[in-house]
Amino acid sequence: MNEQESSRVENSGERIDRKARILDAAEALFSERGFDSVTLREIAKKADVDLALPNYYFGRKPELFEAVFQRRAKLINDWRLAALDKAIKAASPAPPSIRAIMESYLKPILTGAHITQPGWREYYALVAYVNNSTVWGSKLMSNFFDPMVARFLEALRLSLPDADEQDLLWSYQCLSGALTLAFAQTGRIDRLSGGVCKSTDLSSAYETIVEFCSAGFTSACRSKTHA
Amino acid sequence: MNEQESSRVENSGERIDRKARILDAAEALFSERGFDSVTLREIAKKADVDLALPNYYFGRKPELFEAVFQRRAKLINDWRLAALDKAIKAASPAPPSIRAIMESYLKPILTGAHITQPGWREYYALVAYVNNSTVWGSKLMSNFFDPMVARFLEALRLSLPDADEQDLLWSYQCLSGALTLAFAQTGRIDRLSGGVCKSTDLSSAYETIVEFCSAGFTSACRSKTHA
DNA sequence: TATATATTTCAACAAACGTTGAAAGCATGA
DNA sequence: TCATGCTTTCAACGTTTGTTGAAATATATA
Repeated sequence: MNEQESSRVENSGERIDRKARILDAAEALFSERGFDSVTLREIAKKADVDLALPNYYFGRKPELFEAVFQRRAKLINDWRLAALDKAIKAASPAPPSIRAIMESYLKPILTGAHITQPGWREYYALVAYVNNSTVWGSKLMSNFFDPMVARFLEALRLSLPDADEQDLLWSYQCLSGALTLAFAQTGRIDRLSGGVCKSTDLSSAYETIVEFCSAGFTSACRSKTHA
Repeated sequence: MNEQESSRVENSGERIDRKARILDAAEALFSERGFDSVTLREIAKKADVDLALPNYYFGRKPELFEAVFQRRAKLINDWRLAALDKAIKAASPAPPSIRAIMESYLKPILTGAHITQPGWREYYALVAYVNNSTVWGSKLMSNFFDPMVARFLEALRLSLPDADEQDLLWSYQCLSGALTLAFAQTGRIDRLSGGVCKSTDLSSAYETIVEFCSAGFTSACRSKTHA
């Protein structure tokens, strides 16, 4: 009786979590090894569910990958856009400084309390994988992040009215690349630094990245009237 | 007779090239879709050789991948280190400017005449894949590129004597990330820019990246005696 | 031309893959 | 209690994968 009851409670508790457990397991595995080398059998085993269950909830394997990617994307966009709006209002009617825009882009995702919670670090590595991938990048990054990025580019144009459009976009590519490699957390910087830097400690890198990219944008998008 | 002779010549010509053709085909496919989703049958078909031949020349699939990665790595290191030595000698006895170091790191690989030749663009995308991958990154990047990077870090320390070591290494991570995402050539910047930028035209991005990273390093590694 | 070595082809192996139909289990509401 | 619909399990499907001995061919050596 006790067994039955506790088992019933456990089961109903488990059942509710099963969808999330599948996403968690898939997130951890996809972020470590990419899409192709991860098998549904691994995911099911790590999530402690039957092999057929991921398919029941999410359809085919690419759709599961997309569901994992989508789960946390909206949060990132919301955080960043809220920070950007705040910076714009704080500086109004003048446009915000480049540094303020960079902080809006980087601070919410690198220094938030959430990144110590399980899952987020893995998700960031997954974003790095997707952003560098031709196969996934075009579809997922464009769908889920580009509208937010477009708003940041608009803000940058107002703060850098003389900037050449190519300079602006390649500068954004530098910013995105710097952040992406930090997201990947491959451990290479740990080795290169002899242990001084920890690639998983993203918040400790925040100040340097902000400084680097603020100066980079400012300098690369300076007016070019020196002909 | 003519047929026999020409066929003999063709064959011996082909045979010599077969190893290189396998590497070329593998390079193109690995750089597009990564390691796991590419099959040996695709590689063999693209190289127009028998399925068993890649194995005969290169052993197992991971060893083939490593052979592809290794083929052009030494050239990159040589170009960069030669440019660095030249910059050091030109500035001697003073240390070279940050900008000169950045140019040594970026110019040989982004503006060289080689990058219009077939293969190099694909190879760069492969480097991007490896550098962002935890699985491959630790082994291949460390073995083939880290010694060269260590020499650049040494030069940077001499030119930025007051720089904090963490700032220096995270700044390098920014540089490496910016370059890596450019290498990936995912086409995302083409879409974000509405066609103004072409992600495959790396040499047109060179000036912006140099400017961005020079200013980034200079600012992020400035002395911090403002307490 | 004969012999030895290197290259290429062929055919097939066992293992692992994603996917799915059908059966079984379970909760909910009549 | 029974019937309904959602969830989970089970077992197996047909493909595709990397890999490899053994045979066949080509090249080099003498």
